[in-house]
Amino acid sequence: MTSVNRRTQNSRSHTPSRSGGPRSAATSERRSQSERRQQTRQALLDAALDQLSDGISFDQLSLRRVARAAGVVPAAFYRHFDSMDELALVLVEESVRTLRAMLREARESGVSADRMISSSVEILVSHVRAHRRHFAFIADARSSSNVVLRHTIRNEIRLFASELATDLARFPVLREWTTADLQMLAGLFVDTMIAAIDAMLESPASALPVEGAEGAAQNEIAAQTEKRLRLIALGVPHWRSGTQPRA
Amino acid sequence: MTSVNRRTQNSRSHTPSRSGGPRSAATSERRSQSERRQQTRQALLDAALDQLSDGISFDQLSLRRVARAAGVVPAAFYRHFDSMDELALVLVEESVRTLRAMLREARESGVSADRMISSSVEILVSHVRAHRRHFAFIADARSSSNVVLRHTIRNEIRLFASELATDLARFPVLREWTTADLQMLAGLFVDTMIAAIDAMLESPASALPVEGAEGAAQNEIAAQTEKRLRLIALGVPHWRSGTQPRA
DNA sequence: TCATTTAGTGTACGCGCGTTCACTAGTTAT
DNA sequence: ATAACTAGTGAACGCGCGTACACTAAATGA
Repeated sequence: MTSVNRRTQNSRSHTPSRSGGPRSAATSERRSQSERRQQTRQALLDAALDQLSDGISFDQLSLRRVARAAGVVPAAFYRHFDSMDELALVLVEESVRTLRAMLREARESGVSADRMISSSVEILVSHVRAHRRHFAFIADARSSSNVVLRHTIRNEIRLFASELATDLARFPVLREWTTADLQMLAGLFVDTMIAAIDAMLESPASALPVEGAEGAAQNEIAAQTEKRLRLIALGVPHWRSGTQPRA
Repeated sequence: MTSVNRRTQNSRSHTPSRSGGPRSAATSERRSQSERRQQTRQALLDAALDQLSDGISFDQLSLRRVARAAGVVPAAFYRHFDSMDELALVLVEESVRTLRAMLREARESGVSADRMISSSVEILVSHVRAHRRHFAFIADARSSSNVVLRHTIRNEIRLFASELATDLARFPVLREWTTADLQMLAGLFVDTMIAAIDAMLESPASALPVEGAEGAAQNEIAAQTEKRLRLIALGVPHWRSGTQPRA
């Protein structure tokens, strides 16, 4: 738990170095400059993500807080990012990668029809547990007051829904659906899953994937979500697209 | 557009009084003390709501900003509220009242079955248009970093869903549904509508209910939402509750 | 070996914030 | 008429913030 910067050995023993200080990357002894640079950069990103999944919203997250948590002086931040906004964009990339990995896994777990829903929910839950910080960031960024960040993340979610729509198009029942209706269905699925993520993130986190009380709450959410998706799926075979809703 | 406080006539002509100043309550000439008190209080609440529906989140909304917009000095705020948090709770009450009024209207527009969905969406859209500030506040408060505010509003939404569930119980198709399943259905409806509200609020507002371009965007959202709800409703007759999803 | 580059330091600045306090002028009550 | 009350004022405070800048010491490269 020492600081990212070690200063010879322990010279000038004040401010943020020793004793229960901020968590950061490993304390190596002799590293190349670029290694140490990357190390600090990662410590900043990690510090931001940690705070984010600790209930601090991105809006509250100041440059100074991040620097402090990374064990670094505020000015040092600028060696790595122009601003918090730029750091946010890096976090977007990271988090979106996690999101895509989840979609890929769901796609490749190639089970069919009804079993697909429960397996998708399982994958969702396990990913949220394994990458809580990324999902917390995404959920938070969606309603951030930072315009660029908010729109970027919403666009990514829209893209995600689009990809899901083309996946759905492969199902026999959905073969003859219009593109617009497929987008509608995918959007409904995605929004339902986002609601599930929000609900899961509300329980005050758990550092380790325990089986305790909060795990039970998450299982409840998973069950509820599965029901919702299953109900939606039940309507699918009876859908008729036309502008006239009733035949 | 003068200030809420008039000071005799125009004595000491500096700070925030004249000339394009902040919008606030009417500028009466001679009012009783309690009238003037209420006037300022309302000006503070209005100022907060205006900022909120102008894209400023509650987290960004400072006591000083509200006071400034209400045409009042920061310290005067304390004559009416202990803190921004207390003001927020008043706004919750106001906004929840709007929400309940919407539910009541939907309930009393007593149409049946399929027509009900489109009429509900119409009511939703018209209410969001008519009370944009309240819905903007609710949407924002849902993800506020203020713990009390966030939980209060989420609880109100849960209550709203519960009321909807008991309303739904009256429909013949839903007569034999378990309470849990009704809650699930109501939750799905409510979350879908919340998604719709979020989407509607994203277009940068319109002071007057115009028929222009942004109205078109809102109609698109309404259409999409109606489709979603209709699809869900299609699944309802085929729902089977049991733990075993497949018969 | 020695000059250069560079990651991180420490100090300082101006700003908006919440909060406090003594005050003033217009009601209200006696 | 006068005393008590009260809504709003204006100045002051300490704090955390983003940013700037001169600095240092270690790594790099000629």
